Amino acid sequence: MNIGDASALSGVSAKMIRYYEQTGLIPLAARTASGYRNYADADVHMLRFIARSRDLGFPISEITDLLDLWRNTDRRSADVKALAQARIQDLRHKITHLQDMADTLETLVRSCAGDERPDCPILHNLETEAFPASGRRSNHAGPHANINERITS
Amino acid sequence: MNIGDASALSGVSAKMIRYYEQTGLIPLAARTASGYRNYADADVHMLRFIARSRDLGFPISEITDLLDLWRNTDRRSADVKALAQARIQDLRHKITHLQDMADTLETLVRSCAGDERPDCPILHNLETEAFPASGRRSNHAGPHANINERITS
DNA sequence: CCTTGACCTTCCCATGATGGGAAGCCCCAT
DNA sequence: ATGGGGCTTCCCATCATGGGAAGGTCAAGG
Repeated sequence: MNIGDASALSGVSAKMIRYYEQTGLIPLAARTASGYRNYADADVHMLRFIARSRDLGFPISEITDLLDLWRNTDRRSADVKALAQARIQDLRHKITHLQDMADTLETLVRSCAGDERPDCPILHNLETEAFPASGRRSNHAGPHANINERITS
Repeated sequence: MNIGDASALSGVSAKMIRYYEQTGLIPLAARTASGYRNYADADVHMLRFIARSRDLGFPISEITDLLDLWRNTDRRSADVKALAQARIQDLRHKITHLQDMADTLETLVRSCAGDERPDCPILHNLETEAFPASGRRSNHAGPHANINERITS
């Protein structure tokens, strides 16, 4: 099976399959004599596992761990559960953050006439609301620790 | 005022101030004879507006629009309100998506014993749940339209 | 007046997950 | 055998952000 077939069967684009291979998430694919990547059903199975994990919000780093547990028949289900619970925690944090932003905007929107006049409490708030000076940008956890996380909306 | 002062007063890093200038979000800064960027209070004001907008989840493209409205005293508050409402809609979509993921994980976590045994319904689900074949990857809206949006958690 | 250190400048690189596209090779069906 | 579609690698772009190097500038203190 060529990469195109594996892609269609797994729901992972060929580009991403190569990327996952390159970054070590999945092992190097077998190759035909002419250099084409060659996939078996087990590989498609693994790719599907990855696609599903990603759809549930797991970052690549945790999918690595999930794959290890998946392949390890001596695993403890407690370890899998812990990973899933950590993911839920993270999702809840993100949800709370988005909810806070939406609530603030909702309040502002309700206070705005929304007519032909230029006067607007939304702009006024953006203009005057002070930023939290207490180290919002101090970034003690290092780059890409908590800020700048990606969601797959 | 040098860029470091403007950064400290606005809460926008010097790196980002230069980036915003380079990408046209803000006008080219005034320069001293020796080439240092020179900022006035009004510039800090603008940077604060940007920081606040970004904290409320507005992408740079919409902050451009907000800045235009802010500067335009002939604006209609309805236009500002519409922008904020669109942002709320987007946030609600993201929240729903994250909520769905969290709910699925919650169900799985509840079904997992979480003990020393390897048997785990979470892994089983990841392994067998089919991906929605009906064009989940069809991406009609083009790259970066809805997927891969960034949140500032 | 000169040194020192903090600040500024530009330039390049990296992130994470993803797609676009070019140049060139391969394989199958007509 | 030829054409078209699929495969290969390689480079580039995204978005907002930081890291770091190499070098210029400025103010304070000796």
